[in-house]
Amino acid sequence: MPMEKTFDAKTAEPRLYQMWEDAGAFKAGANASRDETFCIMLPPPNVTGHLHVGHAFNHTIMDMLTRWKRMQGYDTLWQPGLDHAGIATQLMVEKDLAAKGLPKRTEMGREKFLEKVWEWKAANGGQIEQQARRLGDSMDWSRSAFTMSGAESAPATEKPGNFHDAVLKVFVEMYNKGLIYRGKRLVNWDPHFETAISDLEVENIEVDGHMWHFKYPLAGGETYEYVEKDEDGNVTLRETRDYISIATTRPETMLGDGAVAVHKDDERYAPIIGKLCEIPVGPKEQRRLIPIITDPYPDMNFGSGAVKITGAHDFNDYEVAKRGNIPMYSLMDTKGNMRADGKPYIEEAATAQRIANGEQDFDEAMIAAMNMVPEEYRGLDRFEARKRVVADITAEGLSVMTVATDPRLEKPLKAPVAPEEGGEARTDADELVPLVEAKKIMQPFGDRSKVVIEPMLTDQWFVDTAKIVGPALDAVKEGRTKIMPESGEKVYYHWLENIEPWCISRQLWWGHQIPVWYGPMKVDGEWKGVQAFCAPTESEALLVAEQTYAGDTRVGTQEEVLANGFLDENDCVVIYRDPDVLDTWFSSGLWPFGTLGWPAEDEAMKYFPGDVLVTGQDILFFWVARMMMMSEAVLGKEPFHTVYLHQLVRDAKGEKMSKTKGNVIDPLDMIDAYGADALRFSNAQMAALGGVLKISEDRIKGYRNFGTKLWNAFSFADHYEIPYPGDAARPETTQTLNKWIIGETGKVRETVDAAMEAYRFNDAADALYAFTWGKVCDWYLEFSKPILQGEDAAAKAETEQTLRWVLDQCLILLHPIMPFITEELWQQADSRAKMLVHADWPTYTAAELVDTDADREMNWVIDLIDNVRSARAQVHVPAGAKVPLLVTGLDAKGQSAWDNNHVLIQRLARIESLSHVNDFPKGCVTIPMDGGTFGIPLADLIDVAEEIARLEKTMQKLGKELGGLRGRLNNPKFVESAPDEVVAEAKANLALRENEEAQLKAAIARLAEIG
RNA sequence: GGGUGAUUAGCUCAGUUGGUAGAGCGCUUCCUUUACACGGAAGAUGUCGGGAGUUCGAGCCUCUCAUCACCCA
Repeated sequence: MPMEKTFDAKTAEPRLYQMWEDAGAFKAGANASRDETFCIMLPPPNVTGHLHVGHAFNHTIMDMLTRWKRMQGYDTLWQPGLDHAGIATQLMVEKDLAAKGLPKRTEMGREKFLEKVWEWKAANGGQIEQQARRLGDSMDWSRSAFTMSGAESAPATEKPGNFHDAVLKVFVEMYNKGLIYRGKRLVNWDPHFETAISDLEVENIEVDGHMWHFKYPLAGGETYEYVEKDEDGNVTLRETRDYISIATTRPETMLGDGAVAVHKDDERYAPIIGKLCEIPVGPKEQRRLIPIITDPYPDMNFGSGAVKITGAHDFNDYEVAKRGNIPMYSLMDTKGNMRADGKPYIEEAATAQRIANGEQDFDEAMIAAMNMVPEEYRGLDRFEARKRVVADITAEGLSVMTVATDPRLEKPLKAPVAPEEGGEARTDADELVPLVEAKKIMQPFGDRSKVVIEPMLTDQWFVDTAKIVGPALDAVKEGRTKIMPESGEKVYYHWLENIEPWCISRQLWWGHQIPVWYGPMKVDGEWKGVQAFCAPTESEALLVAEQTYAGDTRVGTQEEVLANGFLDENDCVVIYRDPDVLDTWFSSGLWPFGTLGWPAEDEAMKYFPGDVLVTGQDILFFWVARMMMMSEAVLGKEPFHTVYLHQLVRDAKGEKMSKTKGNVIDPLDMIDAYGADALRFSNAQMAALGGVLKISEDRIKGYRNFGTKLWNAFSFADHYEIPYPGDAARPETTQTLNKWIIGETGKVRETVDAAMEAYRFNDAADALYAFTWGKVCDWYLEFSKPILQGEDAAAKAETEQTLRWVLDQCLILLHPIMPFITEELWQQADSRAKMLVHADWPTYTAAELVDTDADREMNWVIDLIDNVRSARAQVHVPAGAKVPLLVTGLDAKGQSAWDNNHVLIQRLARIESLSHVNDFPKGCVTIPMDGGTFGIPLADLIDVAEEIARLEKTMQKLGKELGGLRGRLNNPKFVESAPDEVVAEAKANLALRENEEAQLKAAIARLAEIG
């Protein structure tokens, strides 16, 4: 049956994938013929995720590596799985509930909600795993892992797994080693999701903001001499002030101010350091007085040089407040609204004043309970509160005023032009307005919620990263793990060397609930305070608690304890579990071994440590660094020896893809249009180390065409009815042509392997493209035609066998990049021992296969054909016309090359015959070659002027080269200092070029005679 | 402000111890010649961002300027 005209990717790809999967071709250890393992951990996509171009790219890299190693007989595992993605999934399910008109999360409660999440997962989760199959990914699906597998809430219908055990075990171990602690810290708070998030989940974006300038009056109407000086110490301003000027971008946080700080060297404020000033907002009678302190933080040249200190709502202020033991008043609730709880403002303000006056001691818990928001602002949204605070202060006349022409204003008036200069005086320009500077400010946003992040003082769990960062740094520094491209290592060092504690608790429900139970603590015989019991299970925690309390103990809910205390009516101690869950990245950090059955002693642990991690460089800190730290902390070993980082995949213009821009390329659309192989080839080809990844549909289309070219090469073999036995050994060859192509195959195999080993996938792809198209199709198939059609049965048989062997090598070498079309072509042969996916990767070398003489001869033949074709085209010999060829001074080598290959040359260059002559006749096109000068006699056909022009153009090019070569060789310093082989090469090159030059000169002279 | 990287043909990009620039796409001309028009043949196009330095020799190394991108404050 003749082959179809092209490869039908649409129908063949699903069929082939099914065949592989049914055969278990991707299972861990499939096709293994040696003990060495090769393991890649798929960066687990979110369970809510869909395949995008970034996945398509790095899956291609991982699949190429895995297929390549599997064909080499390694015991391979490409481990797939899904990440439970705490925030993203919880959000998705909440949206789903809203869309279906079901009760809200908070209304249905934790248990019921988690049930819904699992239901959602079963129905909609993990679609990406089906999409990955369309790419041809050779993962062991039977092992697909899930970061929440084995959770208490998981329904029985879920695939069994123990990832949950692994996560809790690690938490408990780290807790016991003192690597995890709980504390009240200022953290990034997402008011939308009402949870803490880590530094990495915050995006700082520059936005247009404002800077307000307010007057904080000095206590008791006190005044001081305020003096400003220029650089030379000349006084530029001197006035008596009864206030200190404060600049802020966040007026609503003034309510929580604990102090005003100035730099100790700031002479302007020296007279008032240690005095009290008044926060100019809130009920007039209860205005709070706060101290003016010194701290190194204020920048004398920024704003007024004086900074209000709101420890509970700003990271810099937090540090200042800690240094100065300044109370940090929290002003907002979990939604980012102004607090509405606590005592009336009058009482709170009085207490705060006593603290500020040093008349009352305070502790963390006491401060946390105080609500410093006056009644009029309570319950307001934080941005609304800001507006109201600004309006109130301004109305009271406590804004710093400036002229309306002040350039710092958002819309300053133009300075008036004096009447004598032709303008008119304007009174409005003299008017004073509040000083509100227009200012670009960096504002933190939640990377998922996109709302403004609020620094909040809350109790959270932290990993003491400083204690576990060492081995992760050493692993890279000592080369046990290599990060590619190398620039990634610098970035890695920089981050790890400046690492901050990692906030790992999240106020969410979907995730690994923190395995800590709280109970009361007895101090001096009295119940006072809280103590924690950390254990992997409730029963173990209870056991410890019972021993501790030596009495009746049970587990209750947090609500119960908050309402009734730790002791119930029967004097039974009640403990409750921390309601928070762990940061998703805490569990992802365990991916390299949690997927392999750990902590159980599973056989699959032989795949740890894995080999290569392929991921986007944007995730270096989020994930890579944490896997390094966690693997070292838990197993004392780095999780992989190579990290391959790639950039974000962009569109053809290099822009980020976004739905709003409408430039999103869906990899599945590309697969639909051009087939997975074309997309994969394009991905491989753009995988230059450290390169910018720009995906282009034209390029993908070009590689679809390449697939068709390969298809047609087989169609060619089919057409010539070349037997396709399959799995035939490399034939013994006598024909130069066959020796040559086998040598070329040896070269390309080495190039491909070297490129793959160096993670230079673009080089591998390019080499295969050039070999298959440029060598096999363009030359070898064309050269084989006369033999295949000829009478020499032995030569024909040998060529048939070689051709089949070479085409098979193309399939094998291309398979990791283009698995579908190659497997399809492979399967055409009747008898194959194995599928191509399990075929043996070749090990032959160029040294073994290259026949130097054959190589030289065929290159000479190709050169001659190229030159004849070029000459013909330039002097407009009709493409179909057969012309005679003349030659002078053909040496023995040239003669033998001609004799061996004249049939090929004549056919491809359209030559009728070859005649030896002593001199070329008039009107002859000259073709200089190594070993003889060829000519095409065209007599009257030739346009002499045109031919002279052609030769002179060639001479010009040659002249440039000759100039360079001669210049170098005439320079004694070059000959002295350059390596010998470089000099020798230049010399040989020069001789060759000079010979060519002589031939051209002669030809031009001959033509000149006619002219 | 700190860090990292980029700037090479019309476009998108390669170019690994410094030896005198390449690919794909696009473009021009010719060709439906029995594998392939998703094709074949021929061809054009580059002061390798600007400047300086090291060197016999620089796209590559050093300095500097410019522009852009990303990451972190």
